[in-house]
Amino acid sequence: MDHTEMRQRNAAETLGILYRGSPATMATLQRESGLSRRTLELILDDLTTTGWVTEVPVPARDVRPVGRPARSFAFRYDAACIVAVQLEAGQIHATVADLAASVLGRLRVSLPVSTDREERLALLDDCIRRLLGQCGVERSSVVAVTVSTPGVVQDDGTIDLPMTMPGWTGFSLSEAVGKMFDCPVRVENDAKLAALGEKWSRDGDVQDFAYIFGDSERIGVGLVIRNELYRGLNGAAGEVRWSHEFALEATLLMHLDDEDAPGHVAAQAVVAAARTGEPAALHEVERLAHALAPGITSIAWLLAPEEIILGGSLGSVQDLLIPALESALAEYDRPFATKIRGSQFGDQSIVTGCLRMCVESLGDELFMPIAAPHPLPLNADFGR
Amino acid sequence: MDHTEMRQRNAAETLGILYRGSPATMATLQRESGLSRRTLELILDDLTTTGWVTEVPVPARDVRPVGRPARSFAFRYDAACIVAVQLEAGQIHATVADLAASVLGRLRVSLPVSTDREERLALLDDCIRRLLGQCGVERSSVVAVTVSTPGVVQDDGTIDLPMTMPGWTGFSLSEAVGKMFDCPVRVENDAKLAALGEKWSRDGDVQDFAYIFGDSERIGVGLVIRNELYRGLNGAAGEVRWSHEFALEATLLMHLDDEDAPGHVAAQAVVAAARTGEPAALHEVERLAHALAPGITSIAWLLAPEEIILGGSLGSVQDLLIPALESALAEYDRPFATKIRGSQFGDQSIVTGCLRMCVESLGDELFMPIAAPHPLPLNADFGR
DNA sequence: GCAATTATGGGCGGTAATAGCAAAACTATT
DNA sequence: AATAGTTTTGCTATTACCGCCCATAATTGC
Repeated sequence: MDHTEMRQRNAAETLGILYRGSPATMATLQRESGLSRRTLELILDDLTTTGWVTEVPVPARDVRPVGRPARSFAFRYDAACIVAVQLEAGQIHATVADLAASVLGRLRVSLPVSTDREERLALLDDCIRRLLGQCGVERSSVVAVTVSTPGVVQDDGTIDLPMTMPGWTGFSLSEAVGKMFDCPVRVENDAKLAALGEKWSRDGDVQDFAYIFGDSERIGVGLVIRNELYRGLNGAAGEVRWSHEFALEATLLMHLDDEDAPGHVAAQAVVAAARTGEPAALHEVERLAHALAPGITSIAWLLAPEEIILGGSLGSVQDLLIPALESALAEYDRPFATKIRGSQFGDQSIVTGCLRMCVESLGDELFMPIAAPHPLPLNADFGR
Repeated sequence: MDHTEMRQRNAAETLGILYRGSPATMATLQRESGLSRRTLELILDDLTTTGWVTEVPVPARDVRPVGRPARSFAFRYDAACIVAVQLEAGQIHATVADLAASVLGRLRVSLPVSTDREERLALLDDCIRRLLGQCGVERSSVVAVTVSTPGVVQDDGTIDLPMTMPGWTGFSLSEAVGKMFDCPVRVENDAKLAALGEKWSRDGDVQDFAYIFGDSERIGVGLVIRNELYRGLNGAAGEVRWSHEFALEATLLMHLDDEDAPGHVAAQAVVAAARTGEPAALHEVERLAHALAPGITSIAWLLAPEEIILGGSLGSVQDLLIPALESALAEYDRPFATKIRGSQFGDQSIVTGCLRMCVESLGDELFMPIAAPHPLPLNADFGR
């Protein structure tokens, strides 16, 4: 390591503090970074000229402290944009956000499940064009894109998908979408992204958890280990096969969030009935709980995560499912400490996860801002 | 980060290269560390005076290169000692090694399974005293100790053990052993340490694997994720309960390595017979394989590790078990890429793991050698 | 013994960190 | 309105350490 690298790291550290926190004065930054004031001064100079940071007017507080007012520095969340795309068999859901992941606009397009690959990609391209147009965002100011898809996303970017989505298997989605943008494009499995999304709200707090994502087609597990998404060999982690215990008749409730699924209406009716305490409907919930229990138990024993989080359709019925699960698990040898709870983001999990992945993937560049190998197309005047 | 810290890191990096590799010249170190020769020179000066490194005579090579011969520097593996202790219900197995984990001496003591805690600790103390005496190692030159034990080792150091070993549950083994030494003492579950031992031979190569450790009493799994041991919440990861599928009659072969276990002789006979191709004995192996298959399948699907490694008694019969497992797994939906193989260390896995943990736990101090917060009691003249 | 080659050791310059001090900007008091 | 008190700021000085360069030392091959 030489001086330049040291400076890089200190600048990255400082920028990271500003990114994660609110506008800060030199004194605050000094406390949090441990750097000397003079060093911070120079770093902030650099960050300001490169466009990552602006000096903001001193916030008017109720009680003004004595002494010369400190300057306040803020991360420029508006310096660039990120894009999240959630692909499902029957729809495309695109979201554009700023660097703080505050949503600037969304666009949802429905399409026939049988749509072939070329057509699907054309629709995606069109969808993004319209979305960016709507929000008045230049394509060049998009600095990261993440796409969620069902199926296993292999290390080489190709997709290994058991069923659905014509032409999807063995095809490099990241390459295809990569052509639409001049920035890094990442593709990841939807359950894994949903897990990543859940991490957003609990960063650093819960280090290890398993996110169980259920939708009408299958169960997928996203594992976060040591506060990082775990992909497994060739992205295959979490593709659990509970088919033995997981009889199809128990999956009724899984069709809850998929409007195109055949059992959708029935599932909604059952859930509504169960919430009024109707015994037959409650029994249906118990069947689902019993179908999930062996798998959840084995995850808990093997990994002993801090939490097991229910998401997707399972998350939509957490109020019913969790009590049922707790009693179902009692029949097994339930591991002591692992908590079971529902997702916080509901049907936004995946999009949140995509945005999160954008930010994380920027990470090194984002927080390695000066003289980065591929500097971001950051314009100091952008967004002013 | 300031200049001092930068120097620390560079020194640590250099020392790490020397630790992992063979004696190196300045030119080699320059290539591997990326530092300038001048900087290395100063760092090696420091490392030599602190006793971590010695200049060794230029090795006589077949073809002498022209030019002034380069000085050669080597890590002083003999600068200190580490101790590994493997505790089992019926024995204590202590090993003392140098910093390269080359064994200097071993001592194995048998004791009745019913021995109570105080007596057991007294025997351990005595065992270590004798071992160090045998090898002529001063207690003060021991810089790290790792103890393996059955049962879950919780984050606070206390042990949560379902059965065996009187007085073991809820008691802080690390504190008790800590009193015997003036250096950090770590305690860890035996299956986890065996996994760590396996990592020794394949460092950096295989990042993620599950180590399935079977002995006469139970099955434990040690998970290595991102090249690091994964402990789970309160150390509870890997305490799988395969009791449902894992009928007791299938565990015959598990008594293979435990001389005190009732089925030990019978198990050896069965294995010998199976190796001659005797059908009834082979059938016994197949029963074990079928008992293991569901659990292994679920690990493979959930984690998709690069390898699943069979250790303990399972490793002792790998020649028989792996073919049987492969065909048993074929009946399930066997995940593609995860390799299944036997342990390389046999009954030395746990001790190897303990030594490994010693070195890793030294890690930060070991490779942060100058002005470490708790400097190691390193004597530059020691071992000369 | 001499040229060629390679390693060593120390001086020099540059970068970036810390430390310290006087000036600036603001509040509170008289 | 002037002044005292407080806190931030701008700047210079000092220090640590990395990289570069060049003279010198040690060895081989002719």
